[in-house]
Amino acid sequence: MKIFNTLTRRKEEFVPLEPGKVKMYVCGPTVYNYIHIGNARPMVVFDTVRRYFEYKGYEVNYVSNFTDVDDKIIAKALEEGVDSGVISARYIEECKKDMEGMNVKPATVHPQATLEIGGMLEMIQTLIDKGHAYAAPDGTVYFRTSSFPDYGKLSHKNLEELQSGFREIKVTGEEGKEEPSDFVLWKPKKEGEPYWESVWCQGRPGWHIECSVMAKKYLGDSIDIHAGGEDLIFPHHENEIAQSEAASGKPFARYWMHNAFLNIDKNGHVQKMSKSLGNFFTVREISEKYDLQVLRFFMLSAHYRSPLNFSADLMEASKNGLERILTAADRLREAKEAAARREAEASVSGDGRDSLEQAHAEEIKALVAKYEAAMEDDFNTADGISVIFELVKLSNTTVSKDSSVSYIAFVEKTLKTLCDVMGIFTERRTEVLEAEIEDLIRQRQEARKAKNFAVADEIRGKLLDMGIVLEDTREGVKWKKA
RNA sequence: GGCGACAUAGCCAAGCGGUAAGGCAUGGGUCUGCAACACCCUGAUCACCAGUUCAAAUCUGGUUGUCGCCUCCA
Repeated sequence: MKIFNTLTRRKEEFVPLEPGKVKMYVCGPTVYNYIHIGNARPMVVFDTVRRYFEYKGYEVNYVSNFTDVDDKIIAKALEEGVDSGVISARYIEECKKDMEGMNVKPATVHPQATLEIGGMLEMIQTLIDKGHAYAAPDGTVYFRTSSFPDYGKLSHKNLEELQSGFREIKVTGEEGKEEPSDFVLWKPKKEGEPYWESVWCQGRPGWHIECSVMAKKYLGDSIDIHAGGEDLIFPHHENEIAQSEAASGKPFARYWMHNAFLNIDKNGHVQKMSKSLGNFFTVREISEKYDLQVLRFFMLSAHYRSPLNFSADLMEASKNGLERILTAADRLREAKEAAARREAEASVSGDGRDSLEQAHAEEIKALVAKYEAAMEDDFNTADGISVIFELVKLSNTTVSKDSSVSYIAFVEKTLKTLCDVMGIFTERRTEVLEAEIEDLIRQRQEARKAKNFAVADEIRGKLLDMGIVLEDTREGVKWKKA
């Protein structure tokens, strides 16, 4: 399996620290609002990475944090006149709902920064003891970047460049720094802010130290994969490396994975999604119009390291494409039931020995191999999805009412497995029809039987207005939501 | 200014030296009472220029354009 490693800027063969196990850490959101679809991309992408590892039989210890203390959370809390814990708890819950909708598996552990302060104080003290950090007179603790020769190895920057760049930036309130590139590990509270006691001052942790500590606590000093959005490469991940490696003396993460951004395509102009431009969508908003499976499917339609543009047209296209896969899965289920009945009546054991089915089964195995090859090549989900479509085509053309149960079951299981790695449900989320709708469908069937098509079509139109699409098949009327 | 990425059919998107996957959309058929589903058919020489090579979308150099990071940010 090959993974593109930001550290080396090349694809490398994945070798786990412990055979059969993967320890991965994914930087999670700061919970001051509903997550937007940009936040959702790493969740979906790395959840898929995790699913593929699990498919391959690895035991994955997947840790993803919630940053629950930060300026924006505090600002929001002040605005609403509540404790900042109320804000973070609320949006953690909402975030979990969105994740569930996108079929993102819960992490093995979802640590929260405010519950890990003790570990942070310890690591900061260790860094001070080793000469990698220092406390300024006002109680702020900074990391001494000059003490860590490897600083810049992830973002491929060197300290001189960074420092000359920083000199031009007006830094206020940070006079205690030895060097402009030094960063905060612990900072004093301001009036009205949440704080924790420490030997340096009453205050709170810097952002970077949180992830270093949570990764260490739940995964150990050295981990296999550390992932997040590409904007985190510098300074966040660079700083994590500095802190963790300076404190432990061991390599921190073996592979660094970063997903590209999700942009907004607005009237033909591609823009980075940002709050200031007012062009972001929350996952919650999208869920009002689409099943979040569609959003997930859309995100996996491009490689995770390529920028992806979001637009209404693209969502429609994704919806239609996903529908094709789900329809194929529906047909397989029905075909299998019909075949089972037929085989029971004729008491024949459809053992799939038919030579044509054998040949098709071989084709399917080849598709699975192709799918795996795509995923092994740095998780090429776009290619993986194209293989799923090839399987759908094969299914639609080779499965009929005369197929053997064993063949249909094989196709069905394969499709389900491949979709499962992508986090795509092949079964529609079942809903109970309202009695009124069922009644209309029944009336329409009677009208059709009586060849009263005008009435039948009228009822169909009425149902369409209600968001119900009908399909007449040999087995009867099927319906789905528009 | 420094570092980096990208440019493939109407749209999205694979491709990593051997002659362009897949999906959406469009048009034409088959099926169907009609429709939907499904199936068949329908489309690109890969931003531009110059090289390397028997052979390049794929390698090298240049041009143009778009974007990201360097500051909180997925």
